[in-house]
Amino acid sequence: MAPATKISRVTIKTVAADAGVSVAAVSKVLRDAYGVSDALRARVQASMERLNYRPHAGARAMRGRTYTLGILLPDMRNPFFADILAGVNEALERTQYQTMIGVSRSAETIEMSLIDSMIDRQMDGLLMIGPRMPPETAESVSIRIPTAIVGYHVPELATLDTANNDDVAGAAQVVRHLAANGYRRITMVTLAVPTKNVVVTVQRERGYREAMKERGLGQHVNIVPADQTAREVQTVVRHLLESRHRPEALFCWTDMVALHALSVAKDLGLSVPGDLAIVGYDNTIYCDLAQNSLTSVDQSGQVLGLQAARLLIERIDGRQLGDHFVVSPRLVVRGSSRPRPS
Amino acid sequence: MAPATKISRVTIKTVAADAGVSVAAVSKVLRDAYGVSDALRARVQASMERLNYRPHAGARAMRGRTYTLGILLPDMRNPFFADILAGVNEALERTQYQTMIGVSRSAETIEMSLIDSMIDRQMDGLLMIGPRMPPETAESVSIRIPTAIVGYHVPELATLDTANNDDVAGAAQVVRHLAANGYRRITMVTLAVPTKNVVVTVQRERGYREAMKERGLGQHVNIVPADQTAREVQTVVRHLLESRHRPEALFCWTDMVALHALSVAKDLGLSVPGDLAIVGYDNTIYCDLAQNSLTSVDQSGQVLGLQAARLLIERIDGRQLGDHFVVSPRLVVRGSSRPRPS
DNA sequence: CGTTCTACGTATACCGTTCTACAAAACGAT
DNA sequence: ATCGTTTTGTAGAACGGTATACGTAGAACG
Repeated sequence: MAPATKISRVTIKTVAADAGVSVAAVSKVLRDAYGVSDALRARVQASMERLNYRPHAGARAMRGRTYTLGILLPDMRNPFFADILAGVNEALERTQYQTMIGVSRSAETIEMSLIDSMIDRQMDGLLMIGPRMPPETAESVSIRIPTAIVGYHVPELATLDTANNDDVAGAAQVVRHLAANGYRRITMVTLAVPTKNVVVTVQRERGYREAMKERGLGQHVNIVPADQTAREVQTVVRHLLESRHRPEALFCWTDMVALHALSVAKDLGLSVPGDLAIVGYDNTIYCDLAQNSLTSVDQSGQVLGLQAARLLIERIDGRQLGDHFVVSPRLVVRGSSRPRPS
Repeated sequence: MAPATKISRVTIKTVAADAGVSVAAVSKVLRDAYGVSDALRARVQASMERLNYRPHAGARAMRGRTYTLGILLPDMRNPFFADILAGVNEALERTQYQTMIGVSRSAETIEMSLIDSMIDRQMDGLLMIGPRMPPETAESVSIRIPTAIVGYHVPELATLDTANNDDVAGAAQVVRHLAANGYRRITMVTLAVPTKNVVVTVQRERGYREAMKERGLGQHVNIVPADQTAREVQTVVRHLLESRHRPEALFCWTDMVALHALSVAKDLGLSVPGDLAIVGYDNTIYCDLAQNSLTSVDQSGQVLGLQAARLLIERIDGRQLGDHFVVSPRLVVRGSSRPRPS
């Protein structure tokens, strides 16, 4: 066991004794519950200050709330998630809440075990980012614990809240932009997941497909799946770019894939956008670097994180109706999709 | 408050009743403490299985350990930290431990408040990555809670453990490599922190300085500090590259800075490595992308994370002596530092 | 002046574990 | 059979908060 701290902890009891009030009174001040006079509150707060009192989270967990929110991330490497987290932190800044992050490595089993462990730890709420689970599972989770999700399309569910960008519209903007710049054989690189309508990639695929038809490019629709791993992505893209009918443009479901695509193109001696246009999604910090100069769709991760956190706290405070926040995506044009040379 | 779950929880009591034993017996099985027969253990485990029992973390926190480790990260955007976390997860895979991640945004105040909040939550141990605090503070933290640190040089402290690469050697390798490839005016871009010997940047500065002297390039030693922000880094690098005596090579303390440097160089129409060599540190995934092709120092983040987690658990289990793991860095040469054209 | 409210405080059961102290049972050696 | 000794199991007091139920003093009212 850890080196025994024999210095007895400052508890609510110590504070009560110091302030000359009851334990219950101190607890009331802490939770700022009904029935405390300004005088009492002041006295108690002074004592807490003086003694440097800090509430014991475990003890709280026994009866009330823990003021801790669980955050579920699919992976650490995607810089987009950092934007979301920044928004979450912003929303939580003036509150008592703290966050606890778990990384699921995009595996549904890890996801579920993390959720269990968060529930064991009595998290007050759960904020999931792009989860892999089917909507039935998400719903059953949200019945056990207040839940908000970023990047998950379930507008019909009332037991949980979501914050999304309009992925269909975002993808459509990409296609229209590329079409306007003279590209016709536009291939989409997506994620290899079981086709569930709820995940963002499937929504983006829909937007891509619809916009391609709208622009009369229906015969060029081509959606290629690839796993998350660097190796797999590069293999798939390389295969595409070496094929007889090489695409004129690649629309990648997320920036990370687009960056790998840029790498493969460079390896093969293809110039971007001369021989190939590339567009990503998320508008992460890497897009703006000159060596990438990657056109991408900005979905305001920070706003999504902020809103999701706000919704989650509302939900914890008792809201029963589902709230589904949607932000409009915005195409940020950079060098990688400049007009096609005829 | 959250929607009241009226379904009463499966507790240790339920399990005890189901197995027909005492609460204490169940607790013993859980902690696998001394004095349980195989028969009893089997019976209790069967009951736990059947009832799908899960221990309540808050209740545990009241008396014993929480089986939760706090991890302190300076920021989410540096992909190097993902490697470290992967190592930590690997070490924890076969244990009961879970992790809770907090992001300090490289600010000492946030760092300290996160530490407090982890202690409030009765974390069994703390794993810090590249903390900003002075060693006295780190020591005082390690007296309050078992502590392991990655990327922090305090070999003299016995109250905490560390896992590091040899930053002096890593930086020296970079300088020797560049010198061998014909570069002489090698400038180092470092982090603007109060000069504390414990932080990795200062160690790398030392390695840089020593190797420069060793190669007879003492008069070219130039160490330029820059903040973490993208804007600041780009400004500093731009200023360097536009100066009269433009450096022939840049050694950046971390890959992120090197990537920004590549961007600025491209913006200014400088070719890498023709006009300028660039070397980073950490060998993150971005180095390998063809558009970056960035020479970098690999410090095996995964190994560091694994070792740190291992040391931390040993420490929690009672080890009193300090253990300081060191791995040798390895230079990974890529396009950005090819021999200088004469 | 008695009664009813309201505002403020307090006493205390309770949450789900851990762990110490102890009882009972089983064993071994005379 | 008797007496230690060891093994196995149990009872119950903590741990530090929360929240319910209740007491009490004034104020407001009739």
